[in-house]
Amino acid sequence: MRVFQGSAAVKPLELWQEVTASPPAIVGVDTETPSLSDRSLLGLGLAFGQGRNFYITADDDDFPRALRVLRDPAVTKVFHNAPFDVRLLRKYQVDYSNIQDTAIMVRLLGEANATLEAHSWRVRLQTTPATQLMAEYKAKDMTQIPPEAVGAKCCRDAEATLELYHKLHNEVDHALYDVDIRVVTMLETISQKGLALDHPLLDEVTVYYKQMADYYKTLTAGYGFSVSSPWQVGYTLATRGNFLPLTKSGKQLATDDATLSELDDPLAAVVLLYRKYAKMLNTYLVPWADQPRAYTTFHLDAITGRISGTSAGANEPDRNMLNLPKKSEMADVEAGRVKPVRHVLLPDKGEFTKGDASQIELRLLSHLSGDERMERVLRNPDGDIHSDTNDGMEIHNRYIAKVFNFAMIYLANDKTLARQIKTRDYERVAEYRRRWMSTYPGAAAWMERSQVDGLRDGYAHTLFGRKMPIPLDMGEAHARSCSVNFIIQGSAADIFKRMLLVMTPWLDMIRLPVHDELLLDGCANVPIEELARVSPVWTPVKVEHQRRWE
DNA sequence: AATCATTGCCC
DNA sequence: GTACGGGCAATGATTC
Repeated sequence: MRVFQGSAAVKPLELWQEVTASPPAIVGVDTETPSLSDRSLLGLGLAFGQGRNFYITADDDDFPRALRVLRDPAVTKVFHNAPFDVRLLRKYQVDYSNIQDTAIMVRLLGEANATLEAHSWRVRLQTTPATQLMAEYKAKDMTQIPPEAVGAKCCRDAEATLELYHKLHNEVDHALYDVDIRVVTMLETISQKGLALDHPLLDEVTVYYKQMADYYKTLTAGYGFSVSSPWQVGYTLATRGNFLPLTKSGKQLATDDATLSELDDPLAAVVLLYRKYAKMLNTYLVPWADQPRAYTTFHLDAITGRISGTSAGANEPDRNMLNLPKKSEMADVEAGRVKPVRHVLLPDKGEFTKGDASQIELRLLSHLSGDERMERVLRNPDGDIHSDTNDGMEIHNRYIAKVFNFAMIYLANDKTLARQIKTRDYERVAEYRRRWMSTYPGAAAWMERSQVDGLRDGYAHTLFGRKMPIPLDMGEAHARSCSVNFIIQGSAADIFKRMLLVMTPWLDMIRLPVHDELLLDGCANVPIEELARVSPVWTPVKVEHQRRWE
């Protein structure tokens, strides 16, 4: 079926024949899917100008003809949130080298809400969110809405996207926008590659985790509660005489790791062990069991400009691999009874090359603040920042110094610091904080200025000028943290994405970008000099070759 | 069936 | 008495 939502002056059939015969230079694109979880393609909306648009369902005989427009690298395809559409169009093998993304443009203007509906006013068009359409038709998903209505919405969205592109094209900072759009294209290529799975090892690890999870679950069976329910865990443990504090919201009893570890009750320990195994089992091991490779879909919509990883809907196997467990603190791994989960990822070429922008966030804090002591230590290739902090604070505990260094980037409060350094002596925490600030007075002053600026302006800016809205509606303390952290995290993301672009010649080898770390398949000769030049801050990249991802 | 709440993994 | 930043996802409980 084809739907047309144009002006009286444009004849749908003529438009269709015109654009499929000779594709235009630029097209606004929108896709429709049954739901966010079922991301199969219902139909495609294309817009070529005001009132010039059509929608075609994926089951139409002429659909392949419409696809030609998307497959043509000479046609600029404008999406609103390209990573989403490009991912679901993957199986139709569309071109994604020549794309634009109006959602990225809008975010670069400093907008927290980058939905199309929130910005279509800019081009004097009214778009309706899918949720609203579904409510109007009392539909539980898009398949229950008449295709004519879906098509009309899709046409409007595609047209709004195209018009938004024309409107914002000259408003955005292209130094920032061009990086993001090129990164989006790279990320789709990286996502398509995925990583090989070592199935014999995966099976081995899975069997072990299953055994352990089952074992700990049976240990709880006699107590009449479900281990995987925090509510029931809290109730059961409290009934057995344990004191449990309330959760943050105050609606339940807290049963998190920190809380349960404090208890003497053996049942609490069993609950924690069960959770450890069950989580990995359900999130990665079981879903990977019948997959040849492991994939991650990437997004570029984080407020600070960082890359994030996600699944790709219920009908695709993709998992977020950016949070794959790293610490092999589990006793079984330590004792050699089982391999860490990361080890089931196999390099195609026998080894991985890993590049790590070491201590990029502290380097940024030092550079942005101009703190002399911190800069001096970090510029020294043999310098050890945490030891220096330890010396400056005179605490004789490098671990505590390290905790403080990272806590400062996040603007942690005394309570959090106290918990992390395992003390209840708040006066000591406050004293340490004073010592940190007098060790690095430049950094302390910059952090204070950043908070004042953030609270006053409602925005923070990265080193490269990316504008990030500060959430002012979640309390002053949160806004203050964001005012400091966004600058550091966002600047690190700016640098990392530019490094990723430098790595374009190695694109075929890139497997996973993980915030400040890049995993490559095979032995790569990483251009560390060129990578370093990307950043105005000295940001050395440490390169390692590994048989498995460590 | 959707949304909230909790928990836990990453940088 | 005390909000630590950014992400994503699985689970169960609650609400519609």
